[in-house]
Amino acid sequence: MSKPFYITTTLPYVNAAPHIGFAFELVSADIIARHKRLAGYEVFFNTGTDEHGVKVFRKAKEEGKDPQTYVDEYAKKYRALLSALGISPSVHFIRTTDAAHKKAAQELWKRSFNAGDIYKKKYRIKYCVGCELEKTESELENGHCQVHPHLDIEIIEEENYFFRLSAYQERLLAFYEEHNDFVVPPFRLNEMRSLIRGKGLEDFSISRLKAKMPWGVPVPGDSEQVFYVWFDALVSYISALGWPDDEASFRKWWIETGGVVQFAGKDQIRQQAVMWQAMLMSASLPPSKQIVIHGFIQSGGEKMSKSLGNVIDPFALVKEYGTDAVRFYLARHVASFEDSDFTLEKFKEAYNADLANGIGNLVARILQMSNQYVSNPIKFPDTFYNSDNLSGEGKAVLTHLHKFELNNAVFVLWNWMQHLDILIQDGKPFEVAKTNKIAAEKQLIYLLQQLAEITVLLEPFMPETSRRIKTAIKANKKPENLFPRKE
RNA sequence: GUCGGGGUAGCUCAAUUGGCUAGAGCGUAGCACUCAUAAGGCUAAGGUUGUGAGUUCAAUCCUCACCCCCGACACCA
Repeated sequence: MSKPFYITTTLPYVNAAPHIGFAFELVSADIIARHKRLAGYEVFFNTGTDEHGVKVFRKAKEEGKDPQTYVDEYAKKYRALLSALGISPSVHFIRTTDAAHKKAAQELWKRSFNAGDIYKKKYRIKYCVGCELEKTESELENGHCQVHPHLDIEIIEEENYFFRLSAYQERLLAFYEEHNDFVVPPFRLNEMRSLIRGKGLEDFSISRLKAKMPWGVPVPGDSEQVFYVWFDALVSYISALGWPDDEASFRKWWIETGGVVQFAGKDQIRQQAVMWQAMLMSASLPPSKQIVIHGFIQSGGEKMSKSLGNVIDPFALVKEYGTDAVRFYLARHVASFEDSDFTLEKFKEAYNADLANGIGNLVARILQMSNQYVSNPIKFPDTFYNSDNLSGEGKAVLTHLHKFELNNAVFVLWNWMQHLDILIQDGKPFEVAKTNKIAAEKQLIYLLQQLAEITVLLEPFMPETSRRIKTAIKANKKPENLFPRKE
């Protein structure tokens, strides 16, 4: 029986259309999901949408819609992104407005409450009358709202529920100590360590007054309050498995797997590696397995913003270049862990160099010749993935994938292809064929075998391209232009 | 400010414990070729490795000072 593996993205918040940063996270997770599947695991791959909270509530109001209608529309947009990016069709899509999820969130609340980790407390919030918004300390400048510096910040008292995060400092530190690779890359975990050791953890509020903001999961046993969106959204990683009702599913995907592998942006570390783990501890549930933190995508050295006009739309990119080209670029040219710059010029340059001139041309030249000089199609190594027969390059690809270094994994594949180009140049099968067909055929069979191995390993990154090359090799026929050159 | 990570070819990045002429891809220029998407190959140009000092037979790597960039410092969903 194959081993289970559970991987999830963060659920994007639906206050804006999908952007390239989330496309990167989705594609990265999908590559790992496909890789694991090919390596023989049974994979549960989860994504979805986070739909509660004040920002959604307000945005819906702005657009003159009721919140449910608004989030339904956005959920549809995010689902559309999945097919645009060629995400595994078997992906599970959870919405935090699903009835089962809300029930799960309430169940976790109850467990945490029973454990004595949830209590009610009056606290002061800073409120800007101009914005009609609650402000955090970091949003203020010299004690004033940056948008309305002439207005005084009002202090309002509100009674909310708090989660006893402070009680988990030592347990979290001990857990990090035992699991040094809990967060990838490791420096992100060190940030959390120094946060806990330095300033320490404070309890945080996990509910909001329903009268002010009704768009949330009702707090069990208190009709006045709803969940603060964080406390609800994080539970999605287990509600997606059917927790708490489906015990068999939870046991298989959360216990047997050793927990979930979570992909998340660098603004998510605290929530995912600290709060969420403490919540699990509080409910007496095992922790996540690993958190993989990626950087942000910038455009032209600046943060993407509508006003700068440098926003990269993943849908437009797919329309112009195709799904696999976008997947390739995200995997190869966006740094796996650091911030990266993304411009249309860079994308086009990489498309022409790596896809049109690279893999596209290589496949065309090999299959053109093999079609002429190789009498029978080679036996395609369908079960090659993860086998002992893999070449050194193949093993290197898998090693990089194991470390979530997607860009290095793809780099190895492209080096390998360049090596085949050199073999063709040196061996000149096209010339040898004029005088010695058998020798030429032998050379070409070797090239086809190498290409086949590359094709197998390419599948997690570019599934459609891999499939097309595989078909071409099996038919021993040159495929249609894989990546037409863009001028 | 405190803590952490960086500053290497036009661009993006490599350089096992300090050790041969600091590497690769892209981009640029030239050469020969033609199976291929005017693609591919070969060659070349391009670096006082942020600055100054120190340790050492030897420093991109270690030490100190300085300059610059980035991240964390909590409810940003």
